[in-house]
Amino acid sequence: MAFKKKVSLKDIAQAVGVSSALVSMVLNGKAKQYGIGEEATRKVLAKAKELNYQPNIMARGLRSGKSHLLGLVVADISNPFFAILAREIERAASERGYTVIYGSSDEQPGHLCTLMNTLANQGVDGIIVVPCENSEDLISDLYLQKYAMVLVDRFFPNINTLSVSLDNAKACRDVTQHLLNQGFKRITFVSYESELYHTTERIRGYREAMQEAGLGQNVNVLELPQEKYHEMMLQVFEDNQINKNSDALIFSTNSLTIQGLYVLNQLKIRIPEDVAVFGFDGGDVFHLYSPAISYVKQPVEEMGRKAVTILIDQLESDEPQEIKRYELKPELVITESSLKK
Amino acid sequence: MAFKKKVSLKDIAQAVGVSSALVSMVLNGKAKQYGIGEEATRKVLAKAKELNYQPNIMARGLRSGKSHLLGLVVADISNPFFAILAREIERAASERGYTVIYGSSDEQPGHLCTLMNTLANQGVDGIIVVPCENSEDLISDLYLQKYAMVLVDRFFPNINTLSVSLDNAKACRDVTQHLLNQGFKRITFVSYESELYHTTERIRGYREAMQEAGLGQNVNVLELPQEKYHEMMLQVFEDNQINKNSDALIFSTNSLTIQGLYVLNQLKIRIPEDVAVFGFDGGDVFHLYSPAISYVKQPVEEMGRKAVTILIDQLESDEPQEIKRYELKPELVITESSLKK
DNA sequence: ATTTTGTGTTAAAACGTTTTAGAGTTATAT
DNA sequence: ATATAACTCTAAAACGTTTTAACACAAAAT
Repeated sequence: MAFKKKVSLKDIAQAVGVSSALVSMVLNGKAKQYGIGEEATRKVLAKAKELNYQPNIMARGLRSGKSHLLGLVVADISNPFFAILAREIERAASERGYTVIYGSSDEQPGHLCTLMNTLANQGVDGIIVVPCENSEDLISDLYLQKYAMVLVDRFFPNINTLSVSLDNAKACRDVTQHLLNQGFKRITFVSYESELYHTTERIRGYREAMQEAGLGQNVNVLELPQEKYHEMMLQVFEDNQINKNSDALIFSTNSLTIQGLYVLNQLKIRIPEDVAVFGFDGGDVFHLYSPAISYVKQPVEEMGRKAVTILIDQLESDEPQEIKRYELKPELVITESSLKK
Repeated sequence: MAFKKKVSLKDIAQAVGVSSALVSMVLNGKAKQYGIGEEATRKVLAKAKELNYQPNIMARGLRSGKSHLLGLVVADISNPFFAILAREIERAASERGYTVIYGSSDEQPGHLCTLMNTLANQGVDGIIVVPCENSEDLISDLYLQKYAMVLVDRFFPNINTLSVSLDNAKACRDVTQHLLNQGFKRITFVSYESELYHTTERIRGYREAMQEAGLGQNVNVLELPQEKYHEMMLQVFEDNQINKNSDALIFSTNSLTIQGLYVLNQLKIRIPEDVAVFGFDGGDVFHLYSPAISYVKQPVEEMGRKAVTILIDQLESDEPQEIKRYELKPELVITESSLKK
């Protein structure tokens, strides 16, 4: 019990009275190229439409060695940022005649590896990956094995792959400058403990802006461990509540921002009176929270489309393409949470 | 430029000195069944592992007529409910050796149709669909064409398909009873203008509970048009603010709840003092809002897994399976927003 | 008159797998 | 001895597509 699927090239060929080779050529738009007669071309086209011919993807794939399938591995599809990214990638791919199959690594290199293998087994032509912590070697290996691959959202500076990401340093420099302009001086940067380049870049942007403002001695970066970050945050903020060593917080990811709000909420720390807040990636929570939370808005759609475009260009060109990194510009959405009262 | 992919059955066959037919049998675990010798079996297995053999999915698919691909069409992947559903479906499918390809219909039957065709072209073995408004005929057609199909989250009572959904009437009956127990009497049910069964069921549950409580005259159902629901809600709530004709609101979907919160927020209507609120599907917004918003929690994971299980069982069984509808039980998460002060 | 050129078409092979029918041995039963 | 069964294995076909080499025929050039 499955899809009924019948009409083949042969059926059309028989109906029209030509060979299936001819039908194939016509249906692939190569009638001119192969010098097929007008008459035959017309009849084949008509019959194909009449019978609602749909090429058998398996046969075509087997013959051509191409599947027109793209793999996508995101960190976590239940995170709205990745969900929207996935949707955009799916759309862009579909416009180019490709289908996307995907999975979430849940930030675990083991899962990433399994997934990549699954995708490779499914015969994807290329792959779009949001790499996770400790996956540098894995990515590097796959890259050397000539996987057609684009890294998105994150990349490794030491592996020369195609990539599309945010200009993370600029984003955090802008945020920091905005807070400084508002008059906040003791700005704390809340981040994960991570060696991923986009994380360190975000920290760098913050740090540089602080130093440029002559507030190098106020630089305070919280690098929370991935597992226990909620408790850690609780502890640190509790401490802060007493000692007042921060007047503003920058959260470096969407999930950190949300977790941070839970904690601030729980501790009854007022925003922005007790501490100003700047988050990442937005979402309904940011708008509905009182006060509304300022955030860095990433050009998600553009990011997805760009990744698809450069991957497919790579796949379809004969000469190897130039390897390029694309860095997209962030936008700040500024609301009450980051304005001095 | 694509994946390198080499080792075939023939390679193993040559290396070991047997036919590729034998290799195929062994690697499919049919050595016993075909009476292959111990020696040969052992050697083939070893060589396959050594060469890291991966079957060519296209060839297998072509030969068998099965792709081990499942299609999934959700209403909107950027809605966390569907994102989590999708992830769970992907996981469950993967455990059974299937891969999922998906897309969002954006609640538009046109998109749904296009997507279903795309998926069919990709040769999916079966399909999991969250049907949208006005898609009953389309689904019915496809069903008659023997598409192997499971409806999830929603279904049409007149089409006898496999389906997995919430017991929607019970969910809303429970919610209404909870609010009644709290002492709320003028409960308004906020819903979309929709003919989808899950919507009417939700309304029915509310209505029945009201009637059982002898409050039939208080029944008030808002059926907002899909496009302009934000403005409509604003208008209605503004009116309510003046005339005080509701002391509690039940929002029948996640997005309605969130939009409702935007509106209540904007109008400075206090929850639960001015009006109690009960929502659907949860999410961070619900927990972080002040006050935290009560909601109906759906067993999303179970829903996804069940859909996959019954679809694959259907696909892999020779006799046609019994067509069954599964209705899962809701759980209420009760917080301040629905408690009488 | 024969070769060349051009035009429109097809037969056949190939992609990698699975399965069917049966081949070649050896062992057992008549 | 001979037929029969039992045990291992293989050749070949099939799935539907794309592409290459070549064929048949006509028109043009030698």
